[in-house]
This record gives sequence, C-alpha cells and structure tokens, in this order.
Amino acid sequence: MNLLFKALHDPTRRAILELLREGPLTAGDIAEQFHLSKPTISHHLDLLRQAELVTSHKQGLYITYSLTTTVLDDLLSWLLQFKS
Amino acid sequence: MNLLFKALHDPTRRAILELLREGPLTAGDIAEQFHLSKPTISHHLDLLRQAELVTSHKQGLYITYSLTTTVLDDLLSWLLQFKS
DNA sequence: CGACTAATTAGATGAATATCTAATTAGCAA
DNA sequence: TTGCTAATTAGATATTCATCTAATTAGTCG
Repeated sequence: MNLLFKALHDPTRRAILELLREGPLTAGDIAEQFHLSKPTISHHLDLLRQAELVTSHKQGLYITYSLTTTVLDDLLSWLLQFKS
Repeated sequence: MNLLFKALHDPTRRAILELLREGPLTAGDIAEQFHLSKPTISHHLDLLRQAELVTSHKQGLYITYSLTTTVLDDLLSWLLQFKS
C-alpha cells in the first residue's frame, strides 16, 4: 500500500496512468507527452512498476508499458471503509 | 486533488484517518496513539485539514478533529475511471 | 564489426518533507 | 493576575524525492 500511495502522490505519474488508459505505449512515446527528460520519465515508470500499477514488456529496442488496475482494488476497498 | 494525494501519502496520516473512523478525537488523544511528538502530529493534522480530510472544532482548551469523507468521493471517481 | 537508436543507470543537485526541541498562543481557574 | 494545560507556531536538521546531464546497456542493421 505504501508504494501505491507513493506512486500516486506525483502528478506526472498520475498523468502517465491516465495516458495508459487509452492503451499501451512505449517509454519514448510516454516521454514525448511531457516536458521532462527521458531519464526522468524512466524513473517515474520505475516507481509505477514497483507499485504494480504498470507492467513492462520488452520487444526489440522498445519497451512497452501497460496499465495494471488490480492494485487499485486494494485502494478502492481501503477507501470504501470510510464510506459506511 | 494534489493536496489529497499528498495527505494520503504518509502512513501516519492514513493511520490518523483510520483512528478518526471510530469517532472524533482531540489533538492530544490522537498524539497519544503515536510515538511522535505533539507538534509533529499537529503538523499532520494541518495537512489533513488542508486536504479537507478532517475538520477541527475548538471547544475551550481542546480542539476536536473529525473525519470528512466528501473529498474521498473525488478520489473514488478518479479511481473508477480506470476500472471500466 | 561499427554506427545508430531506445531506454536505463549513475551521479549530482535543489526542493520538499517529517521530525524534533523551544517558544508562543489561548483558555481556564484559583 | 498568576499559574497550569492543550495545542500550535517557529526554527533547525536529516532524509527523501524529482530532476537534470553524462555514461552505459542492449538491440538492429548496414
């Protein structure tokens, strides 16, 4: 849960998740959408991966990132505990 | 949304929210539950208030903190956008 | 092999953050 | 008013974090 909240704390990382909602993208494609260097985006992707919010798949030169929403269920039930 | 995610990032603040789920508590009562100084807890309560996750009510010497769950609805709908 | 590309890792830096002690504010009551 | 208590504010510090440039890894193709 800690890694999850940590990952969601950063606005750039949340924006990456929203981007990936449309479908998988390569690291480069993601980096293009932001005014940040590729290493910075790489670092954000690493934290998202640690939180299990994305998975990565290497194919040749490219690494494709996809959304994983299963962890969000944990957050969802944590939240719902307050709404009752 | 940024203040909300920021507030939820810290484990102590999440623990405070879970405590308040049982009902309102004074700042001192909250501080007693943690191995942290009162000023530190005061600071955490301040951030929770900024995020509108709690409200405070002064009565004499004591300040009572209560949970506010309305902001969590925003988070809930942000989350649900990923589960569909 | 050698050149080129996608992406990450390494290392550095400035800003944000959690924490503490000391000082201050505010309320109550003798 | 004076003393006591609850809580916050002020100021300092160590750590975490987002970001950058430079260097490295790994894959493709002539």
